[in-house]
Amino acid sequence: MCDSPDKTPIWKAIADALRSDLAEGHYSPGEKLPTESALADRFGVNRHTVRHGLSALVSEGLVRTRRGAGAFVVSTPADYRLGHRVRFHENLIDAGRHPEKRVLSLDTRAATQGEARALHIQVGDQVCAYHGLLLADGQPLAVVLSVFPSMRLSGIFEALSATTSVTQALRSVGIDDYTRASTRLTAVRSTATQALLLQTREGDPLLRSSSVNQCANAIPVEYGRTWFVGDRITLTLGET
Amino acid sequence: MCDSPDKTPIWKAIADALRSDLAEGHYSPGEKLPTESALADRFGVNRHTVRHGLSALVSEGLVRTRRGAGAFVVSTPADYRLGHRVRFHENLIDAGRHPEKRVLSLDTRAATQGEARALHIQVGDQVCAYHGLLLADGQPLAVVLSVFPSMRLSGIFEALSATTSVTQALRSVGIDDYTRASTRLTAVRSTATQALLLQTREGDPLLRSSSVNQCANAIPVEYGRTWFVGDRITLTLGET
DNA sequence: TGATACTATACAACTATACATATATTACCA
DNA sequence: TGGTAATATATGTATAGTTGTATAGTATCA
Repeated sequence: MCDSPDKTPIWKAIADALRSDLAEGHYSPGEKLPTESALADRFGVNRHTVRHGLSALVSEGLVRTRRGAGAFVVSTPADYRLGHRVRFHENLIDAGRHPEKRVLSLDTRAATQGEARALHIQVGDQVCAYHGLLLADGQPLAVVLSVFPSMRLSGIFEALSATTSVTQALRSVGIDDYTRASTRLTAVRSTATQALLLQTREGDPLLRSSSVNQCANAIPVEYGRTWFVGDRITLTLGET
Repeated sequence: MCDSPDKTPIWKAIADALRSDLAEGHYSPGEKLPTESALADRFGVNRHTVRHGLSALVSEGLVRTRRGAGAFVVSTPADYRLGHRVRFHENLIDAGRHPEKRVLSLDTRAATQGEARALHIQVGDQVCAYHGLLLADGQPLAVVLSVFPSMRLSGIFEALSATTSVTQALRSVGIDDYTRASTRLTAVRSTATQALLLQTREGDPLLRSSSVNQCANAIPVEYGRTWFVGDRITLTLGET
């Protein structure tokens, strides 16, 4: 019946190869890509096929072409530092990007089993759940689901209503500093809803992070799950 | 009518005719065959019948077709010696072929777990990663991913930028000789990107080699992974 | 009746080539 | 030094040719 198992067209393979080059940080924003002819040579195909692949990247907003000049990188994956202290705004500003947070929903509800275990509270205890979208330079970067133990942090709901900054919200309920207690990473395929929010295709790979932040005396104050778009992020561990 | 029991189908007769043309040396390796339409005219049959005949030659490995370009005579498989000393250029020149290397990317990054284990360094130590394409007589033969321990070989990045020869690069950082410490071989299916670079079909079998080269005092200096196109290479072991 | 071999037609995907047009670089001159 | 023209480079567009694939039809034979 359906004999061929999704054979990838050449132009798509080229787009993928270039996209992963961008994702691996081979090019920085504003940098010029090799010329179409050079890429055609490198991949052993016709220039038109390269153009087809490039046009895909252009329509994704990753690359911009200027007639007579070349193709230039618009945005590269954000370099996101994971370590003892993880701060979204700081991280992106350090990477020379413009961070932005958008609130999707904010409500108070009972903790699920996983949330309770992560936050060291009882199942059914009240938590404040923040659902949001992270953007870098206007482009969706990740969806976040962050839950805070309401009992421990009285006034957190109002604090989160007033600011999108986790750091500020926690400070206004008396948590002056917090550190990353644990981070777990896996790769998953995006659901339809996530794909819509992140402006990717359904099934595209996402990097899922589950983390717990704790305050000075090692008490959990936030349990966050973040789904990063694989192409738009490079997580870096350790170093400095 | 005169139905002889072993009446050969037209497509097979065409395949035979073309095969004997090849055997008699009417075409040299790499040369382009007449177009399917031209052959159809010449044999006075439908283009599909010619295609049927050609596909037989393709599956025999005598001919390779490229969409939009034509059908080309393939060159005989390169004989690649694996032993104590493995040198790409030497090997192919000895086999009477014209070797060529093309750099796809060259960068410095942190070592992965597998790389660290192979090179006897720590995960996260800096390595110099070389990604390239090996060709024989202009035909893609293999893709290579070679990593070098930067700490042990200071200046290796610059050396690799200057030359495509591993031997020369290593010599210019003080490694006068190196030998093969280990080689592991498996067969895998090509990814879309590999298929593109190697000009094969996606899913075609590749011969994957993982090897470690070490310098005189048994210290690893290179960890290489090579994906050879199965039907363009014959690996031979042992015999000096 | 059904299977096989070949024909006929149409379209998609990629190649090859040529040329137009915009940009960058270089040479030259005042 | 600064401006201008010439040249080379790079993308945009157009046209034609070739292989890949799908569908439908016809003749022949068991």
